[in-house]
Amino acid sequence: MQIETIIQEKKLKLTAARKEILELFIDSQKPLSYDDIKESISMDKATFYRNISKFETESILHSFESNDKKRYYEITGTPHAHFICKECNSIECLEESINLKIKNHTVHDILIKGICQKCMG
Amino acid sequence: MQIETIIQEKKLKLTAARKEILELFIDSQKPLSYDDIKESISMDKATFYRNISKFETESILHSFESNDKKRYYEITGTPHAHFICKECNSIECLEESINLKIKNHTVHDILIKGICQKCMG
DNA sequence: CTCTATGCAAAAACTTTGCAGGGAT
DNA sequence: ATCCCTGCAAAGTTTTTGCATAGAG
Repeated sequence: MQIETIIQEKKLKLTAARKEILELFIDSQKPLSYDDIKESISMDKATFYRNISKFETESILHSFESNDKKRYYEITGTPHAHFICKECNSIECLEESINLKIKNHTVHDILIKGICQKCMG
Repeated sequence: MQIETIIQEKKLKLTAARKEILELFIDSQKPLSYDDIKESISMDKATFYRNISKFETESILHSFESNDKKRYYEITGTPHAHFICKECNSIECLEESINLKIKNHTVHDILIKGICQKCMG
């Protein structure tokens, strides 16, 4: 998915900050926290939060809180569940598609917390 | 489960604050946020956070973040999944036991986010 | 009596808002 | 030219920490 296309579809302006943020998410292919992003991109925190907020409203990104109590953002693509290790705080994207039918509720995301194979030894 | 027993097993001191917190969780039988607790109990926030933190370390409570971006705490009992509605922010404890086997990872909690039946209309 | 918990206040961490100037369309 | 976006600074929220006193075992 082209960044230009994403931005234009939502009728947003393509600024340098937005391009950098989206490029980072597309390249990294994994959930990133504010700190992760700050490491790669220098940008005012207000700009960061405002853009992330807009991206979430427009469903370009979505977020969840991990075990380290930090918020992680991810580009919205193929829906998938996340496994979060309570020992090493690692986040694993699970390939399995989400097809649970829960009491007629519509399921969007699944967050699974536990201990990963590595930490189980 | 008696509060006295819980506290003694973890070799903690049973103070008025701790008794109030645990009584509230046992009575309410659902996840509670800091604000929920503050409504029912008057207690310094430092005391609250220190006790909650200790309870989590001792696995008396566990927590997760809901859709309203508030942290919800729950007494550790029979493991169960939670359904969080992204529309009305309601939290539903699911009866289904957690027996997923995920890539040899040990699963503790599952958080399912979506739209509940009521909000789907 | 000893050691931990509490309350208050201050600080740290995280996120949002106001405003003036800059940039995209 | 217009309207949205950005950076800076300030304020708002949420959570943590230091310290002296109070309370549990």
